[in-house]
Amino acid sequence: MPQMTLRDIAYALGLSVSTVSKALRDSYEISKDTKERVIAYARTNHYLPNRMAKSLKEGKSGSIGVVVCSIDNSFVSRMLDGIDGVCAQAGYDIVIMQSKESLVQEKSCLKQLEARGVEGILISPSAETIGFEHLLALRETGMPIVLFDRISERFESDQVGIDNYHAAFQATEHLLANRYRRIAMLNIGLDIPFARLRSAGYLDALKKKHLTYGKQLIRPCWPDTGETLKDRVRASIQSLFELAEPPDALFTATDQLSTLSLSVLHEMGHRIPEDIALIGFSNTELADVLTPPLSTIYQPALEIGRLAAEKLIGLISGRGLSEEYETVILPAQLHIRDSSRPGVKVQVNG
Amino acid sequence: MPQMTLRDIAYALGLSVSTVSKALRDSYEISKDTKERVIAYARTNHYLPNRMAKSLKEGKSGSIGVVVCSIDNSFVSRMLDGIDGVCAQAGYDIVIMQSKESLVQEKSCLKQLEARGVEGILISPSAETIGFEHLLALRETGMPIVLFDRISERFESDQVGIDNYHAAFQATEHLLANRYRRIAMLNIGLDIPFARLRSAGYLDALKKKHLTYGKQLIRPCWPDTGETLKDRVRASIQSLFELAEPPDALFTATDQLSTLSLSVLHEMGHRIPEDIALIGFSNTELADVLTPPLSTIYQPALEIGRLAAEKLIGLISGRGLSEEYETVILPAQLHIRDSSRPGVKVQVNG
DNA sequence: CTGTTAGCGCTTTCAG
DNA sequence: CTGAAAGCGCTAACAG
Repeated sequence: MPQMTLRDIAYALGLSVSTVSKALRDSYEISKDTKERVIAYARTNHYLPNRMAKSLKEGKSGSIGVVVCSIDNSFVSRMLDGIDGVCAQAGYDIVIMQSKESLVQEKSCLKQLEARGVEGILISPSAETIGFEHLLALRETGMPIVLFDRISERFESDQVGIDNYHAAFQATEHLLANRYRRIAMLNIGLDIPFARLRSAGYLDALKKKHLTYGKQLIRPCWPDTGETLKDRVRASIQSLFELAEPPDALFTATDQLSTLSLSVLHEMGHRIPEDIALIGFSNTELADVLTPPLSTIYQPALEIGRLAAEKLIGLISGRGLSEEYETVILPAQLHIRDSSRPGVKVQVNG
Repeated sequence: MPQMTLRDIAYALGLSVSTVSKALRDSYEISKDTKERVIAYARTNHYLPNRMAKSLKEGKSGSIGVVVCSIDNSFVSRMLDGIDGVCAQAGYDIVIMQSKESLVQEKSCLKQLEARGVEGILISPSAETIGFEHLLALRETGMPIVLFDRISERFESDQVGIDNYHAAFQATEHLLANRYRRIAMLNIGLDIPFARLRSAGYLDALKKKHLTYGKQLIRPCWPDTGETLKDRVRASIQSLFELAEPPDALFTATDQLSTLSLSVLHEMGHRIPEDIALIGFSNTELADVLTPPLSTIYQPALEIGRLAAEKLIGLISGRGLSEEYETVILPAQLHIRDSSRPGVKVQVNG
């Protein structure tokens, strides 16, 4: 039997379809006796309700759409784990789609998810996503949306993420405290809301120390077509070392940039932190066993995923209809390790 | 407008629902003129066909179920990326579920996916999955299934994975060639088909060199309740070092065991490879920048995902009805780095 | 307590 | 070429 239906049960038991339906849903209007018969039959014959039919009927699919830049990313997959945990618990399953950092792709994902009838959407916008009109439009249709990870002040919405500005500020201050003075930054596209905040935190920390090179040492790393991100990172670092005054420290703004920079610096034969110190956003559990142990800004990925999913499920179930959008800011943690330990160049006074 | 339907279009254009439906599907029985009107209207009003309805009607959901042990695993997420690429291309979306290495959980995932109406299933079985009756039963109902990554000779099915026996044999031989003689192995549960093969490869390599300690140096790492995998790894390594003749090399049978072992050995203050050499299955791109650079057996994760997805889509579309199940074995690559470089203990002849 | 009926949005005969 | 009608499997309002 390919797929048993209510009709099959009804026929076998000499009942009507609706009676069977109600019995299975434990309706008060069905006799205990009938319920038992129906349930017993359903069990022994491994009846499985057809969710497509149920979905169509009820107008809800029992699934949630998740859009991320890429699934093949340790930070992202950790957040997905958090999301999945909460959703599975609540009986939703998740449909994951990848934007691959493309806005066009992101829109296409959203369209598909909408068509598929997901009841809500969790999204970490692509790097190309500057405006949020498409999300606004989607929300207009009644689709609950929660932004996670890559949050933005420019989009009024429920959001869960970290304080990017503050985290970057702290990391830069840490480098400064360890006597580094020419701190370069590798960032992804500068227009991206969260990347912007990370730059701003970095710049403000420099300003506070009266360092005046401003944006000169920031390198946006956005691969051209036919180029890998690693190529871009290599070129950026190369260009920094070719400066008249090369940097003595490097601050990397994303998980991928951090580990790629480490690889590239190794390739190029630079010693860390002697030649250049390094600190970056990163969630790898391997930070401790890297060469050298990598100082990182750790983001609570699992927690971000969990909270975002909980918020969304709240919205779907109609709670949190408070009209008020809520932005949850989780703290990021500075994990200081060897790659940013105090430089040996002693500051000569006078 | 929450969701526009064919009826809305029909009403707006003074046509019937079926005409609109046919027009949109470019049926030959509809005039060019009508088609154009309908299509134009649909476009400008952003009509999206309701996939739940379509699914119900056609009995197919346009989605594929994927069951993995955990999504938060760099090796797994890479395979998922491969799967997603192929599926997205073919117009399927994927519903990912996690077994968390539990058979009960795995069965539950399968049930849910079946109920959801996925058209096929890609599964990397849990560590507890010794028998395959549940998969057999599911396939009996007509569900196409492809096993990937954790393949098994005990289950006649389409499968995509690597030659576990040979990879383990090679890795062990490599250690032997570098003069290591007491090689320990960390594995996960010993009953798991692929883990078994890895043990077998290891044992046969030892046997070939007439090393007689056999299984004594194998440690299955399976966390007890309330214990993390890392705790288990720590305890296992501890026990190895407490032996009268402790090992001079360690071979780890999975991605996680490899990186955890590295961490634990660091924690315990052992030098690698001076105190103990290390080689393991691992797909981390960070292998080169670890301390020391880690020798690994690299599995073509993306490719495994891709091929498995292609195979499944082939099955779904009715191709490959050859009755013959096909097992695709991809080569794993030995990436030799410092963690297994030749030991200093010179073998004295005579 | 149980059954009949209508309909979710779409596709697909089968008549016009 | 177009439309009416049936039905996918399920739920729910409404009769009996």
